[in-house]
Amino acid sequence: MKLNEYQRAAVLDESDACIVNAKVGSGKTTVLISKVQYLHEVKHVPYEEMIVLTFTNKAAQEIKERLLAITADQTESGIAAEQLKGFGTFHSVALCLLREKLPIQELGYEPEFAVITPEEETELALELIKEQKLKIKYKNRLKKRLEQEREDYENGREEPRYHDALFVLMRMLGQEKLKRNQFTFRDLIRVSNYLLRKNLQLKQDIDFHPKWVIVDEVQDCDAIQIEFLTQMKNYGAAFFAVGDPNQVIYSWRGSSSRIFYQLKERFHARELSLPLNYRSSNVILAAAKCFQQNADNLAGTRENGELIVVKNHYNAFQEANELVAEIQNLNQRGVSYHEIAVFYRLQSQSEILEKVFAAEGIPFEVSVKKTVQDIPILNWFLKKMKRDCQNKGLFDEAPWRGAENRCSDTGAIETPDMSAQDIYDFLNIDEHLKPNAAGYQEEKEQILEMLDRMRDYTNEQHLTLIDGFRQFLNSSALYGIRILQKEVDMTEDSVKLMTLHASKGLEFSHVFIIGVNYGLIPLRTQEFEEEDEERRLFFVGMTRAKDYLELSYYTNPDQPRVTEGPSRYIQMIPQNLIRDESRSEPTGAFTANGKVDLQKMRKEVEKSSAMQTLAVLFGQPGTPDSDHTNTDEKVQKVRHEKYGVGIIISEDENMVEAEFENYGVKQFMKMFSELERI
DNA sequence: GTCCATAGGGTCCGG
DNA sequence: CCCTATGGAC
Repeated sequence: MKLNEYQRAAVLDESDACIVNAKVGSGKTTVLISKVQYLHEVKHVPYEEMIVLTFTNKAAQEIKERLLAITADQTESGIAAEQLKGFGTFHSVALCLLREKLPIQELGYEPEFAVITPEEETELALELIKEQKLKIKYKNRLKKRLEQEREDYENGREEPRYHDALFVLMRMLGQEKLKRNQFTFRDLIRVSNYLLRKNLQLKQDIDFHPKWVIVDEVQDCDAIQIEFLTQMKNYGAAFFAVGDPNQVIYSWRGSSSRIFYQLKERFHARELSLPLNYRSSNVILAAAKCFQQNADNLAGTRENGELIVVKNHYNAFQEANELVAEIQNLNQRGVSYHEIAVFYRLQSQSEILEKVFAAEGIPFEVSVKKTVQDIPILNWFLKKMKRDCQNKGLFDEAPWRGAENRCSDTGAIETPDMSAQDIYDFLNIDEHLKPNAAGYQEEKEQILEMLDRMRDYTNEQHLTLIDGFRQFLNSSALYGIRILQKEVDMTEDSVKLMTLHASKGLEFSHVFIIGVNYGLIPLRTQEFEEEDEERRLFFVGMTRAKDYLELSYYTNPDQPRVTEGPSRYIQMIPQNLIRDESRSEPTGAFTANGKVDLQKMRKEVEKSSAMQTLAVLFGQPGTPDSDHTNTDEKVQKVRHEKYGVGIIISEDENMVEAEFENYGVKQFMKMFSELERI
């Protein structure tokens, strides 16, 4: 694997704590995996002593797969799944700790606890309210209110926000979960933190000695996840994290845009940077930079590329039709459908696109996360199984029972040869499904598929059927049960439709961002401070594009609260990076209220100072200075804000290379470097 | 049952 | 901002 100098520095870094500011598209996953590999092969750190944390199962899976693929080439025997137990989401690693390392019995939990979904917790709360006759208002919004109450409690808020029995409910819910031996997602980490801290204080030895803790997307950590990392450090682990403060788009979920820097302070971490973007054309990068919070040293590695196209459409329907035409055109010119994506701000915006694309025969996939809980029959089935499996003797009368034998020496279970259908029949599922009902066949198949997976899991874990099923059900909430999860399949040749949020982490050669109207992008929100996040969100969306980016807005939006005409985000992009194809009279209807004066807008942007300065400095096309490059014989000097005065070593139409006294040779992109010629 | 004041939500959605 | 569900007052 070839690494650039910055990536190499991060991999080879020896600090006790290191946080890598990985700019968008700079190969952060590559660095993370190389780090793991380097630690293992050069520093001889066993995989078992590494904790590698991600936010999604998908990311964890990708890291493990890439690691397995790399090591499979080498002569040494491959990595066993057993060795990668510390590789996973925060929640799955915490689960593992609680099951195997931490003394949860001290708190009153049993080792065979279950993980419950937020929905299950809400149900439990409702039961409690009924039982205890608690006076709770707004029960249909219980989930959010409980979250609030907890947050307030953890932050030590004095004045209660709510005046009903919510606080009492919160306490009782905690006790009830303990009694029932159940953990929510949050509990997994919270309880882990508590026990880790307590054990260290009491100097009780538990078999947990991590050498390294390595974190992906570290900017998305919330308070308890930071605490979890702190505990890892307290147990002697060195800290290595990659993340990008400019890609914080989930702060409503508890992270903050300052987390990256807070963490750096807290761990006295060395900050390294990966400035080189390998994904997007220079034009796209330069435009995206306008939306960065700290527009520092992000640099491109590619050609300038096509200008960003700005278009307007009458409304969402007309827009969908024009997108169809454009996509068909692209496809005929050889662009595969899977290289094309359409991003929007709200889920609801996909509906029209879906209808029109389907009618016009454009293959597409919408990114909607579906888990078993969204499929009513499976939701029912899992609940039933959770109830049934509480009875340990459930399968005692099963016809295959005699075949289940434990091998005396290995402890492994001899798996009896029964099919999902056998289990289905034994559990008498048909009795509940009503074989005459319309959807019977489909429902039966879904259940059989689920049973198949449960049986496979049982076999893999070498457990008896009842134990395997119980374990599967106990942690099924954590893994979303992937095969049934309808995620976007990147290999399928179809256009991808998704929200800007869902686009994070992906890339496409052609990206269309639609509905760039004020009220939508940025979304109109109550607090102004949230607008920073909207800018980062737009930044994330733009930087998914490799070659072609198109922004469009409605002149006559049909959504409420959306205002006509382009969002000021479009005006924030320097005009010389844009090919404006807006029409003063979008087809489809009269434009009586399309009052946008594009001429005026353009003039105003041209007058804006920032771009003028840059253009003069480095000869943008169309400015008087444009022919100056490479013609002067004498030594050229530049001044840089951070590096001071340097000498130009080489330069071409895009890049300047200069040497600075204390910093060595640095490369800059003319389009957006802050260099000043002197 | 009906009226009215008002708290809270809307958007994004990992595990 | 603007809308709705809620629950207390009649």
